[in-house]
Amino acid sequence: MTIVRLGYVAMSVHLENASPSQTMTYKQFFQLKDREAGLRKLERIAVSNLQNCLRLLKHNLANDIRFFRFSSKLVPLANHPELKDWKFMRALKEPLREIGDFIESHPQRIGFHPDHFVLLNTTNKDTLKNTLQTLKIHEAMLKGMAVDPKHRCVLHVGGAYEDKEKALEQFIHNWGLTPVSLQDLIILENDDTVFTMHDTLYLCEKLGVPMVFDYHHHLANHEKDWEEDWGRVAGTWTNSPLPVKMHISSPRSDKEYKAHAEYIDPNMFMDFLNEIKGSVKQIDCMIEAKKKDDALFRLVEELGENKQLRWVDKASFEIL
DNA sequence: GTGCGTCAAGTCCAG
DNA sequence: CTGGACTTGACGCAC
Repeated sequence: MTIVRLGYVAMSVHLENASPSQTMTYKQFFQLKDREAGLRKLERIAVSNLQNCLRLLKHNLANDIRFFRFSSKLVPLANHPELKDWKFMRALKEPLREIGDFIESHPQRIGFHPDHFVLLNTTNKDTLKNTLQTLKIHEAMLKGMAVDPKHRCVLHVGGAYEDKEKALEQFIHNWGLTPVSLQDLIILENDDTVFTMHDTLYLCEKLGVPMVFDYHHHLANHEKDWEEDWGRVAGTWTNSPLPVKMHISSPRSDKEYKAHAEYIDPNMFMDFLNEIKGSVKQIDCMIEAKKKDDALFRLVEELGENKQLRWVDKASFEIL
């Protein structure tokens, strides 16, 4: 028996004026005459982003959604080198606590996906430093919510740097330079251009890191089929407090195969589900589509009549 | 109100 | 070697 929960990314197209990613660019900040006033403005933006996250969590609850990825742009300029003296966590303590309280009373699996400038396999010292700094901020946010940080941040392996094998070994090297508390955050995802499921599995098994399987990326970038090694993917989760996680998206078109479509192709998703049926007790599927929660709702509608599924609630089902 | 240019990050490709 | 594309959502300015 396999239970599937559906989740979505960062923002809702149904809730109005609820962006969790409002921002101020460094250029805007830099041009302000009063730096202190600028910092207070950044804090107001960050607090508003967090308040909007809470609205999103309530929206999720109302729709039985218990799986959600926070925006990684919650705190604008949080890791900017010119703002090192900015103690933004002080202003965020209360809104983070409110989110934490809500999650505690209405459990949802939440996590982050720091953007692709976070590169753990870089050979550039500054880039690595920024990467670790960004991870540290994500850890602080999770701690501020009183959420166990373990396995809450999805990362890609990183750049190829002209030699994929070497780049994989560089990842392992840099892993040794990464504080254990930050290692604990990380789960790794196969990407659509360089590191395949098998490359990623190599690292995950070697380093004891859970792997997030991205089915769409796999279709775009693979040397081998995924089915016979699916058990290895599931195996990377055996020591995690969280269920197996994967990413679901559909190609925008044949021409723009790697780009995300607005909605999810239900047939492609069913193909996957039929293949993994019974292999794991529970799997959380992150819907990565342009239309965000609307794509989730549409998928639920389209799969609603499917005889192979038994619905547990509005956003989760059992594969029969 | 709509829409296009700008912003930010690191990589990678074209020239 | 350099400069622009890539990606994403937000935002500001022009019409």
